[in-house]
Amino acid sequence: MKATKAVPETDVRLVELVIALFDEFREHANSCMGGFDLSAAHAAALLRLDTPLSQRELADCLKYDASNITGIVDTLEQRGLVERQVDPADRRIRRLVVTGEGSRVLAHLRKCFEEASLVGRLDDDERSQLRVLLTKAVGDRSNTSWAHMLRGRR
Amino acid sequence: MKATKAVPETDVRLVELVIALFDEFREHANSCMGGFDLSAAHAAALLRLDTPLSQRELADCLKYDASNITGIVDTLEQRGLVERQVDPADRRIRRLVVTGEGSRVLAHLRKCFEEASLVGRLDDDERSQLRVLLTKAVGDRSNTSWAHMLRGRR
DNA sequence: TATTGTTATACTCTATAACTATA
DNA sequence: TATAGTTATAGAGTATAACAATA
Repeated sequence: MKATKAVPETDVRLVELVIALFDEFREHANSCMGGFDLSAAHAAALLRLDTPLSQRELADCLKYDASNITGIVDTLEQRGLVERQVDPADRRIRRLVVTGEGSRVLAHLRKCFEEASLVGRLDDDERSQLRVLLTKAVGDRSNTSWAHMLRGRR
Repeated sequence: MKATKAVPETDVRLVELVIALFDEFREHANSCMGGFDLSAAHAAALLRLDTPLSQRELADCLKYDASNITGIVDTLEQRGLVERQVDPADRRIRRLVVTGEGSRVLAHLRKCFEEASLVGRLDDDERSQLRVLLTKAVGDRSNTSWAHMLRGRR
């Protein structure tokens, strides 16, 4: 029975381990995106466009100012990965839809991401334990995605 | 005994959990640095100067081009947190030493970092298990530090 | 009037290249 | 000649503000 538990001080080593794992994955992700000649912003946008969004919605969920979306979508459109479709019900809105080519790139990109050897050093049991512990540690922070990781944010 | 283990595919959920934890800590770190009016680069430099370094050495271990160090150190020096001392043995070299005020800020900054509630949701046993699992998952990636986290890198 | 998207602009972060002062 | 540091500059990435089209 430990006595000093009033303020649960952070285990510094745990933080460092999480940073190390994250960093390993970030390097892997950078290498994936580089392979498709996509910047982090472009990859993040593409990953979010699995379901079509207006530019405004995309800006909101990537936490970009709306003014940045124009250029990002310009590039994706020039490369034939995404199409702007004017919403017939409200002609201010451009609905962004991934093209056939965009879908192919997206699938490859996702696959590359998933090949991270991030936890390849653990066996099935250990990974299962780890998932339980991390889920508890993370608490109610559920709004996470890979696109989320691709930005320095703030 | 599972059969499909040839290529240990990444557990996507595990990656997302690591991202979520990292992101929580990054937000906390940003808030700490903001409290001291330090940018990520300034905070990272200060954290590295626990032991004195030349500007070149600081650039190397922060993985900055040397040209960036000048401005960063300028600011830290103007704020009285760091001093440039000409190395008497080689007058090209500026040895960077943290001032008394710099030490105080550094201590507060570290303390703020350590107050992350990152794993406050786990009890001692769970944290111990988590540390074992993460250590194994991380493998030989040992060169991690908080300064490391403060950069988008690449 | 309010909202979507665009443009122009500015600021931060980081790298490259040319320079200086030492060695 | 080579190295430590500085300066000037350029390129990303992102934000703010003003604007046009539409609601």
